[in-house]
Amino acid sequence: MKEVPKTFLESLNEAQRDPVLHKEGPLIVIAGAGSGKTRVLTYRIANLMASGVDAFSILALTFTNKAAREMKSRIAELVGESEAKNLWMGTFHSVFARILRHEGEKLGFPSNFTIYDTQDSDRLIASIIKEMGLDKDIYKYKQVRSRISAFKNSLITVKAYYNDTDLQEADAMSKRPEMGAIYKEYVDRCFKAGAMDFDDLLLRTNELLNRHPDVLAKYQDRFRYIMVDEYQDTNHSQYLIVRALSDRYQNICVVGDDAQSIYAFRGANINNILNFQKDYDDVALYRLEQNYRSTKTIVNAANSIINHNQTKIDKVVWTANDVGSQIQLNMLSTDAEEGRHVASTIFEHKMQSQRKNSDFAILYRTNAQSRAMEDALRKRDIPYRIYGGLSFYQRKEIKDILAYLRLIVNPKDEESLKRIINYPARGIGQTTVDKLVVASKQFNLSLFETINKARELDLKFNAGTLLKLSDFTLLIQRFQIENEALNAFEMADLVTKKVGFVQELKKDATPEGIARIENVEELLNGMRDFIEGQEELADATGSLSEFLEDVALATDLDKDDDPNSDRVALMTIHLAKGLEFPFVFIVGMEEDLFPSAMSLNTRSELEEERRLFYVALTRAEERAFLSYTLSRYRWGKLIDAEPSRFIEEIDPKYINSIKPKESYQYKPLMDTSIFENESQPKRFFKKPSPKEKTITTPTPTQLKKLREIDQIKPSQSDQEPLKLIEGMEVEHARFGTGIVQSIEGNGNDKKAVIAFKGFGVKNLLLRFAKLKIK
DNA sequence: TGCACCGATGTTTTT
DNA sequence: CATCGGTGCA
Repeated sequence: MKEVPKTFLESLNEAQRDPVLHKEGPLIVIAGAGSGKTRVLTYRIANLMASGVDAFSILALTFTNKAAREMKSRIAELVGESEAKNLWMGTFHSVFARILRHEGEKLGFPSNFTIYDTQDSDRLIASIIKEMGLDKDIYKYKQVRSRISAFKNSLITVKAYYNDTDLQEADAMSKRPEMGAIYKEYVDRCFKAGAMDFDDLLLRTNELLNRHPDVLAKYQDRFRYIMVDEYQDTNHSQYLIVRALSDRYQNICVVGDDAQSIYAFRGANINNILNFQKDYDDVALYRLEQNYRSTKTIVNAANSIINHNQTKIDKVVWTANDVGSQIQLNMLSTDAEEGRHVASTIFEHKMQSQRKNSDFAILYRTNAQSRAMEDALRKRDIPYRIYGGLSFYQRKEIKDILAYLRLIVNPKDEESLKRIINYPARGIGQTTVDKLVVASKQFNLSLFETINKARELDLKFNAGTLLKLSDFTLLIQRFQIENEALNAFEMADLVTKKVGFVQELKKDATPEGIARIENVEELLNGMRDFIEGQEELADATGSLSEFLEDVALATDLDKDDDPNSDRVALMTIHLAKGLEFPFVFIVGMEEDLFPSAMSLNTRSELEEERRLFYVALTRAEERAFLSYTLSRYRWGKLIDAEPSRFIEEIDPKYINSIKPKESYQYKPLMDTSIFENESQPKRFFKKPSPKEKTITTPTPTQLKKLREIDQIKPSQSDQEPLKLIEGMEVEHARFGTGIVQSIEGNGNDKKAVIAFKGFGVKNLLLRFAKLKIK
């Protein structure tokens, strides 16, 4: 093992060095925004390893898988790749899912249990409500789901629920006396399906550790050093897991910032961090208060905001950085105007200070706000990437394929089965499925077993239906046999072909339909990449179940696209936690939007919104831009808006309020091409001028046409396909660089045959292929 | 049983 | 605006 370089410790300030050198016993690090807490965690782990602690006995729980990966690779730089690989590092959900794969059988779960996502849970709850004959307007499945989730996160099991008269009364008061019954049925059905939802991954881990002292002892002994990042956002269930695991050795290190607690809505309990010192004996407390990220203006402005909160640990975040520019505040008339303003400000700063697209981030409170930003960026030919929102794996066509794959791995998975039993249509309709569900309950079989035994159970199906049903089970069973020998990619490829997904999707020739086919291709490509990635890992097999677990717990942040793509980042503020950007735009600074209208009822909810604003502002390194509009589209209607109360809470000396200027009035109805021509000529055939070349350092991508499928409307004049010439070098978002071999067709049907390095020859419809000319 | 159309309904935030 | 579930017809 490599020695940790001396310079490594020397590069830390004193406040950072102390917790890094603290080896044994509990410690808490209260770390202000931008104070280098990730560094502290990273160095501490490296230091432990360098002083002889086995990597296998270190557990580090992070908030995202991306954070875990980044930390791991930094540690690898310090102590060597092979040792770093042995660290247990990941989100609570992924680490304990892995443990439950090994130990879940003790709780009656198969090792290949399915992980239900929110949508699966919603569907199951909706069908339970329907089966129970309850009024769906009173029992709204989303409300029911979040209530059940809250139960689970507080470790209120079904049994505990029925022992708690207060809870039952509360539900009776809100006219939902059947809540407990739904909860019970939901838990039973998940169990029968061999499925766990996100909350179960934590709840069942607690159950495992409680009921099986031997298992608890095993993992206590294994994880002698435990570290938890973003501790302020842990919920009760996570808290108990950490407590149980660290109980024996007490080598527990938690890092967090109460001012950045923004997940109360999903059960995060700020008291976990506030009370940490009471939970363990002789807790060492370290504070990191020096901010290295942002300018004085940003740090001080953020402090002035958070001071409006009553509940907080007192700390003074300060910085030695420059004062920097004032925060710029802009008022715009509509959300479209706001988008234009942001896009042109980005454009101007790129020109003025030679910035990359990836130096800019646009942050918003709700995903729906991304639309206006996208439109504006696209018009300005500024490449961007949206994080979050409807993630790739949530798309219908992708979920359909995944449902087949999930069913193959776990035939008890009821939600997957119901999803695909009649897709593509094979004559098994709702009535049949309903009967099967009833029968499966009656005979206490899984839905799949019920179908499999439909004949012998003497269900009243006619011969035709019985045949269709047995065809279906046969199909799945054949896949299961194939799955023994094939890896995840081969399996998905086989399923896609055998089931005829692409043919099915081809029936829909609309742009959306074609986009779906592209998505299916992307899924398969992604799976192949996954297999290649897994081959490098010692304990990975590349099996389908491995892939499915990866998918279930992957966040959108995890899906890194090619590293040399230079794009503006668009995301919700929640997703931006832990990230930093030189230039940050916080848009939609309006009452009822930010703070959200849903949060105005209680002080604690409002304070969480304020912390969210604090998080947003402290993402900025150099400059922050705030904007609000006078009216914006919500639910398709133009709604009047007024400025957010948070704007007034910023000490005015840090703000530069800009009145609408001539330069931002683009006359919305004007043909945008006029504008584009004067500032950003479409020079597809010329090489970029030297001046522009200096703007983006690695690849001058910003002038290249970025085409997004969902934006294409055939009637629009600017939708003319790229002017390609044979022999031209082009870049595709997925396939990388390729050479145009030939071009055929005209107008909307214009296609190009392109040979890609490593991906072979593809025939692409130019309307939809996201091509850029190199 | 399948498909096309209709209206109602909902938006914070996510592992 | 976009998705969902329900209805009515083939």
